[in-house]
Amino acid sequence: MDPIRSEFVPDASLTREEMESLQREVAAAATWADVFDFDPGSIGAGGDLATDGDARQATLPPESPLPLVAGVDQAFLDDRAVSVVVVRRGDEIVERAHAVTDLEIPYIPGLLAFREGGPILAAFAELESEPDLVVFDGSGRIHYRQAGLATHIGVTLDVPSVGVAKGLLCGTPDDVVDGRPEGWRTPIRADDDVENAEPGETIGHALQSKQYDSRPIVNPIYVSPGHRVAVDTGTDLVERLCDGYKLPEPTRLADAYADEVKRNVASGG
DNA sequence: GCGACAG
DNA sequence: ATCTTGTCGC
Repeated sequence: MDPIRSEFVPDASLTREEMESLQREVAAAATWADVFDFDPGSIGAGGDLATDGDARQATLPPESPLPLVAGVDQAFLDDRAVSVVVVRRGDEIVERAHAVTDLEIPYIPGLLAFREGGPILAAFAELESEPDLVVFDGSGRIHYRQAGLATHIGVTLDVPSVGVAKGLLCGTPDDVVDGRPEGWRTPIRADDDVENAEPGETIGHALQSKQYDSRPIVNPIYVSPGHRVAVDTGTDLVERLCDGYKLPEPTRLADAYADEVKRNVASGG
């Protein structure tokens, strides 16, 4: 799978100003509404179709295959990035791709896509299948210019995408997020730190994807649209992909595969 | 000057 | 992100 929109490919040799300017163009090109073919109800739950009615199933195309959902993650080894993409159909892993790339710039909050975007696109270049949805490890719209990693790569590949971050980069939660029960969510709203959004606009959610009964010890995850997915839909999809764990299954699989490749690179080549 | 800051 | 053993019990 190769980049569709080459003009948006994150270039680590740009100046900081050029990077920020490109991010504004990426945000302007992004679509934050549902533009995808698959049935959201066919995501997660082990690939089972949702059955909360009964006359509805007959209207679904019987031959409609489950969507391809990809997880993306990276591991690091000195000045190299190990980037991986793991693609599933239901519970079955149908393809894995990886790339080992030299890192060109350090991590800078707000410019993550310029450090990790190139390596991630290198992994996608090795991928044969075309995912229906890609889950990224990082923010999408929850970003100073609404162009986080999930949005930037999603727009560059023109693929539906969502961002899942373990921490909040910017924006303001509607409610206190600590100690919430599993399944709870609250909007993340644009504040003065988000330069190209209406103040108060919902740009993502804090989602308590996992919690224990007696004592609250798990932090929420921060979900935001990347591209071609609406805010509510993105969080719904991610929630369905969290199969009893804090992180969605695609990212957990990608994380494990990245570690595996990293071990091999560290010892073998 | 101080604090905040995805991975 | 990464360096790391055991330990606790959700």
